[in-house]
Amino acid sequence: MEKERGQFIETWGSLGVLWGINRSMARIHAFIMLCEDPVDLETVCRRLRISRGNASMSLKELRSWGVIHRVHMSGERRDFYVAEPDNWKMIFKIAAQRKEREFDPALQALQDLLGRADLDSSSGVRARLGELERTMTTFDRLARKFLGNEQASRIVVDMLKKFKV
Amino acid sequence: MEKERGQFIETWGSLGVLWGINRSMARIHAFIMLCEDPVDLETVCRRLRISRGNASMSLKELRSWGVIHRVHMSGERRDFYVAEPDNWKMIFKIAAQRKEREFDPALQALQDLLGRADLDSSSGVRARLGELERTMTTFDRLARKFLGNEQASRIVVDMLKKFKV
DNA sequence: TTGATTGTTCAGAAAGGACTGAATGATCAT
DNA sequence: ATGATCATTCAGTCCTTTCTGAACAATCAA
Repeated sequence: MEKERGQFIETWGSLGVLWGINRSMARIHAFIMLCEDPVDLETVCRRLRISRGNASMSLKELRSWGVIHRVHMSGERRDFYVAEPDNWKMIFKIAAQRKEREFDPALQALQDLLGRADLDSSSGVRARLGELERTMTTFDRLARKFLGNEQASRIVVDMLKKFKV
Repeated sequence: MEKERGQFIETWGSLGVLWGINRSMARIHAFIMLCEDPVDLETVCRRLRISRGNASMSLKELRSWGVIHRVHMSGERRDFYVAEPDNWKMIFKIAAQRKEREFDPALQALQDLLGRADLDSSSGVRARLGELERTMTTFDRLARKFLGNEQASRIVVDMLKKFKV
């Protein structure tokens, strides 16, 4: 493994912890990003020195984030994987996933709480929570507008123009 | 502690884990959000049943995120805390902090790596990393444009209009 | 100075997540 | 059907993070 490839993989792995994904997932993602050709599970295990179990789970998870894709090679029984080639799509997919996993449950929980009939509706607490719910709902609509868009890179170009970044 | 207050605190606490902040911090944040008057460390410990050490650290951390503020009450030696009252400001502050803690180090590491003279510059790896660096830099500029703005709620209103959300 | 009050730090205990490797499942060729 | 190949699952182990509580620091009143 050449030097820069290894350095990038370990760096990305350490950063993955900050990103809320674990080290293995981040290292595998980095490795696949840098491969010209599709890679199989066995290769991931051997090159990154991780167990088959871990690699299998991590690949599944990376796929659910939409940052890698499974491809079939003709004449091969094994599964092969490639990274999402469009960087903008990748960033948007990560953002969309994180919103879905982190923000949406919070909004949902808040709405459930406010929807209950059994709560003391005279309380100032309820007013404060209602206010928070409204703000979060608006944020949600705004986020959907951007993240739901398939043409990730085009929308960015639009924004760059509109806001003169 | 009335029912809805308690439920909200525990819900927010569980969600905090998803958000990458820990349960104590999230519970304390929820508690302070729902208090009409400034609260002191002792009250936090007693009402939420957590240790002084934990409360002290968590309050410090919440303050560094900018989602609570320290206030001084006349004639009181103790420190008191209030939540950021503007929900939009709160959301923007969280987003800005997370970008700073999670995205910026990744971009920095990538730039450091590419800046090193000792790397094999003929490699396709370098080209792929360069491409990624350009995309992330653009994203960075775009994010700064929004998150750096003090008038969080106004910018949201602008966007709602422009994008007809 | 002494004691009272309040805030911070940190070593160790407790809790929570990640990783391994063996067992199991699935699919294919013969 | 059998063996070969590859993927997945999960119980147990290992490692990291969080939390506690006691020690320490800082500040004030008397």
